[in-house]
Amino acid sequence: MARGARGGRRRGANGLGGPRVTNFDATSLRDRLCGTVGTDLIGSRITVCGWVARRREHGEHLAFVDVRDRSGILQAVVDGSVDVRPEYVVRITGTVRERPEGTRNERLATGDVELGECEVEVLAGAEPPPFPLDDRVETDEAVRLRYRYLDLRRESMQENLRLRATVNRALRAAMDDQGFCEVETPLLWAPTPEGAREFVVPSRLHPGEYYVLPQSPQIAKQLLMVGGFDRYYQIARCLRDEDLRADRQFEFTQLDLEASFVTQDDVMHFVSRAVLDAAEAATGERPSEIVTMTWREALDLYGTDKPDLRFGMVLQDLTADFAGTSVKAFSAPSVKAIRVPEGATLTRARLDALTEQAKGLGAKGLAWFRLTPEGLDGPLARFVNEAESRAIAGVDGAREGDLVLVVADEHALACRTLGALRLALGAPPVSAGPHRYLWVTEFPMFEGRDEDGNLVAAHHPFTMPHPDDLDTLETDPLSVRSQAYDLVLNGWELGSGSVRIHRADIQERVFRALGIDEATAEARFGFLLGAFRYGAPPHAGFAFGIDRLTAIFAGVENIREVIAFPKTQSGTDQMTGAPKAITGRQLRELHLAPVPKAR
RNA sequence: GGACCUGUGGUGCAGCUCGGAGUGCACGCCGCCCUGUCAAGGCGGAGGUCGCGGGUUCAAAUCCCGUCAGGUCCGCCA
Repeated sequence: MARGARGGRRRGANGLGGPRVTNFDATSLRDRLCGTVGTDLIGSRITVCGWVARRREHGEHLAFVDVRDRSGILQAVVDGSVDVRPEYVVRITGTVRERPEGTRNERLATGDVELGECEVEVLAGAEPPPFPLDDRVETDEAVRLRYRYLDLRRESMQENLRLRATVNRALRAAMDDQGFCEVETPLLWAPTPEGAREFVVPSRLHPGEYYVLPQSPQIAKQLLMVGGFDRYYQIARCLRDEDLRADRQFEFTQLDLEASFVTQDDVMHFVSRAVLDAAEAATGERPSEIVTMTWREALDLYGTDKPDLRFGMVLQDLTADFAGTSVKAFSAPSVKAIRVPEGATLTRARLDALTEQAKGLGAKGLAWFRLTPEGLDGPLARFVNEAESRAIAGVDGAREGDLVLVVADEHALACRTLGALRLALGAPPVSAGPHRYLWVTEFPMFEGRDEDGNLVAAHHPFTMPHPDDLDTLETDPLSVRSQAYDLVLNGWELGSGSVRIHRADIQERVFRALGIDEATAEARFGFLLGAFRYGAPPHAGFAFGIDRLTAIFAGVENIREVIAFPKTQSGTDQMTGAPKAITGRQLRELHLAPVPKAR
């Protein structure tokens, strides 16, 4: 702020007394950003700073130097030779002038002008970069990460990280607007013996004892509600020591929020506002209101709890059509099918691979039918009767040349299998198509039982059951819905939230259902339950991943593209070499002794 | 823990199926030439333990085994 104001008032940095330049990018060393120099400045003597993007020399009398800074590229014309190489850091003072007729460059934002009569000052030399810094060739990611500081100079990385900043700014503004208070919660927290693997921090002052880095500020934000903060948010770093993926890093950033005296609808409203504001800021277009679907509907229609709504291939239910089937492969509690448009051309090898994929997911098999002019074609085609045949041929308005895939199995398994095949066959790239937001509500309270027969919480043990299902918590727990909800964008789970339990009686019943006795509950969540005894307001919250949201806005398949210094899939940092051994002295101070690696 | 893909001068690729001299292409780099280029152009040049180790073979970038690194996915992510 001070810098901009100062820059706005001073004379040109070159001291030559050119016309006063007013902009917020001026500093003591420069007057303008390269990419902002236009015809309005013709005649001005100005100074720019940046990196040499390219040099084109024409003998000893003329050289062109393209200077690049974060805003773009400006061509400087040097009369005479100049000893600069690509990526040298330079400060060039020159006179803005119109380019001669026929030498304008339409591909350059500053292509109508150039800097003439240049004085070139080399601020720093540079070795040739180990890989090209333009976006024309895709360099191996390991190399890019080893020299991330160079990779960040590339236009696409500049855009991605600035996009991310835009998203953050919009989210903060939306939360502030909605009366939320930003509170920072600790990075050093207490171990909790459940859930995602935590990163552990040994205590120097307390031998044999440890902090952990939070996998989310979940408990802390609920305590803030007890603390009367009413509406809290934080752009929070979360850490999980779980295996990495294209959409998962050890550390990731969430917009984390919690509010008191609210319902699920209130929270969904807060989050929608923030996400849609961010979308508008990032894409320039405000998406329409976010649609809602129950978990049950999502499973039935898309075979997943995070449907990608950009394309069809919706699951059809053929259970009734096969109720009395004589085909053994189709006598199952549920028969589901999808249509693959133009799928009849898929090779046998591809179909076999899909069958393998289906079996890998636990399905007993996969039946496929080509729709040919002669009727159904496929291994099971001659076993189905006429009515069944009509049902298959009628899936989703199937036409000649299409393929219909059928899975008969337990309901959830049949749905999930076809859901996975639907994605394998139809999912567009991240960069394609519209942004289709979706709320998925009414998640089940429990996702099954563990080996001891205890129920497993689908979300976390403080999630409030659906009020209509409270009566069956003990008698039919697996059918109990919860007040948990997810936000989905183009098949990516952006985040999830829930109404929390604030009443001791309901919490006790849920703990009992989960097989958590009083002593265990006290040991694990004692301080939270203790806090709740002093007057816990009804509260609910949400958290969603900013890395994922930004990646989709940027149209990249991988969140590493929107993170300044990410880890590789094996969790290493190619630049710093982390993780690394520490010295014996450090180990001793932390009361640690390495254990020989088991082989 | 598992499956699959990739690894060839600084970078991007081809060569690998069917073994025969480190062969090729593009970019970059170095030198020289060039007064309007902009992915400048012309001429010349340097640069390689074909990720690493072992095996098969008269002979391995190429086939086999192991291993390391990177990626995608499954498990995992209450």
